[in-house]
Amino acid sequence: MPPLSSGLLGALDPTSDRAVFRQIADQLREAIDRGRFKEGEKLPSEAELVEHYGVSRMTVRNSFSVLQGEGLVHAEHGKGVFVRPRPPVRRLASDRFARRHREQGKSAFIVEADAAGSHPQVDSLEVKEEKASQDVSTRLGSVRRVLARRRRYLLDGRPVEFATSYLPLDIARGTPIAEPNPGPGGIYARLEELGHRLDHFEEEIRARMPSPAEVKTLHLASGVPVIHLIRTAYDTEGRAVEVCDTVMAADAYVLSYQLPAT
Amino acid sequence: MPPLSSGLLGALDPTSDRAVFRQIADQLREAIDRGRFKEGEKLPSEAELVEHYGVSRMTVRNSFSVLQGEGLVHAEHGKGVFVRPRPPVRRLASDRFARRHREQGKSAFIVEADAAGSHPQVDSLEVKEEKASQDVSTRLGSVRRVLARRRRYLLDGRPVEFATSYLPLDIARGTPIAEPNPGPGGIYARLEELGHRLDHFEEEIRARMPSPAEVKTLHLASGVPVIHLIRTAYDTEGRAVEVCDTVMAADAYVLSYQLPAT
DNA sequence: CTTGCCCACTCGTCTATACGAGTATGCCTG
DNA sequence: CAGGCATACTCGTATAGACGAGTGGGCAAG
Repeated sequence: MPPLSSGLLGALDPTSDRAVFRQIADQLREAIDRGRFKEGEKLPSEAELVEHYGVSRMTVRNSFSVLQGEGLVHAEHGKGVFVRPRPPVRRLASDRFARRHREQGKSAFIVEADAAGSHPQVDSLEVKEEKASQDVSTRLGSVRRVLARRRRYLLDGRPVEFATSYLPLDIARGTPIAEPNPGPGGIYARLEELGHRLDHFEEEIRARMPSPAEVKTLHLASGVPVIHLIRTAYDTEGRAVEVCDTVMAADAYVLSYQLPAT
Repeated sequence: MPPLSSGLLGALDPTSDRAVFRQIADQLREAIDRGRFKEGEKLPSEAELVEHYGVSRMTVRNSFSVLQGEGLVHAEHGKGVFVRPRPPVRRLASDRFARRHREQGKSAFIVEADAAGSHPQVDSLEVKEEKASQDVSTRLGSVRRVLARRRRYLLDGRPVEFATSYLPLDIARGTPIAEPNPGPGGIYARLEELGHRLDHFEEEIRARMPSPAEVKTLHLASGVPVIHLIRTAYDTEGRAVEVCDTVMAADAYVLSYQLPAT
């Protein structure tokens, strides 16, 4: 094992009351922030850091786990610990549901990703009737059963979003909305054809750490939160006609909204 | 030490290839989800779990660190490990900057928190001129120096948000905006009085894990992400007159937006 | 009764060791 | 030359032990 090139990392301060593993994490974090280790680059191995700092391996691993929790690095078994590259982000503009975007045949996700030069995919298609959860029922106005449309979105092979749309059965049953592929313009175009002219949407946004199931579905690295978005679509009569529950890998998204100043 | 009451937690499956510390974490998580341990309640101590499962202490600690990373529990030195209570959330509605909300003397934050029965505070007031960062400069239209207004918001003593407003010097210098207390209705009211009638706001939203500095400022528990919001205010002439950079404790906020369907 | 100390219990940090499993490389064999 | 295997390196999991430091309760002294 070659010695760790000096200069990259400093020494420990034994007089400090800051824990050793925190000092090591601090030095690694600073080196990353300063660009001494670039995105995707490999950090020194555990053994090298044990050697360099003269500490035990568990202490070094503890440092790494701090940085992992911050989403700064990720470990790959058998290979090393790497600076986590920031993935290309998908920007969601507040006009993304404007009627003019529903003209074309493809879904908004596909069109937009193609334009950005990414390879989009949609996945895990499931359409079925089911009992409405308490929350969905409340949002849709005391509906007992709903049509649920589940799908997962991928960009360049990486899953980035998992979404479920819920619609009242009296609106969706027996229509193209209940088909796996609802046709050009998606379910919003179909809703309008069925006489439910859309008036506005309401979106609620939260951020939190993912559940184990979400980690699995979205292949999330540790230290990556999710954005949880719940959108309710209202028609011109004020009726809630759809609730869409979306969980997004937070490192892959920037949401953008316009607010009037009135 | 009394034996751990049976029934709460099961046994390990030695034939499973799932790591022991994950199995323990799974059982604790499930027990929490099922409400066997309620919010704020103390989990079994490390020693009790060591006893119950017949594993070493580091293995138990490893399990706890998994749950901490998920934001499910938090440890208190000398006391124990507790189910993290969900704090009351602050809902930000999309009309929160409507002109009618600027009539009263107090800031929107104070009024709203009072109405919700919480005790609000504003803190860390700093107002100074400084060099604009690359990003702020771009958003404000190639401005070199700006007036920066920093403040921290607390609810019932807990810091929940840290915000910095940046304004071009030619607008803000020498006006009440450059004072620590800009007066009733806040800086948006002052901007309009100065002839910059506000037209709309643009908000960009990201979620990520906090930096160590943010953990300190917002007293964040591990496993709590932050919502990073960047708002740009435009006047009726299309000029960007303010950029507000806000970092919020994600467990304390729900953002809400209305989108037109046009 | 009140004060203060001690002790038991809690989590925090660190060491040293062991074995397992995934990855990559280079050498050796066919 | 091609294929496969050995090996060295990586991180993952787990044990056992030690000491430190924060917390809270009980006991003893005043």
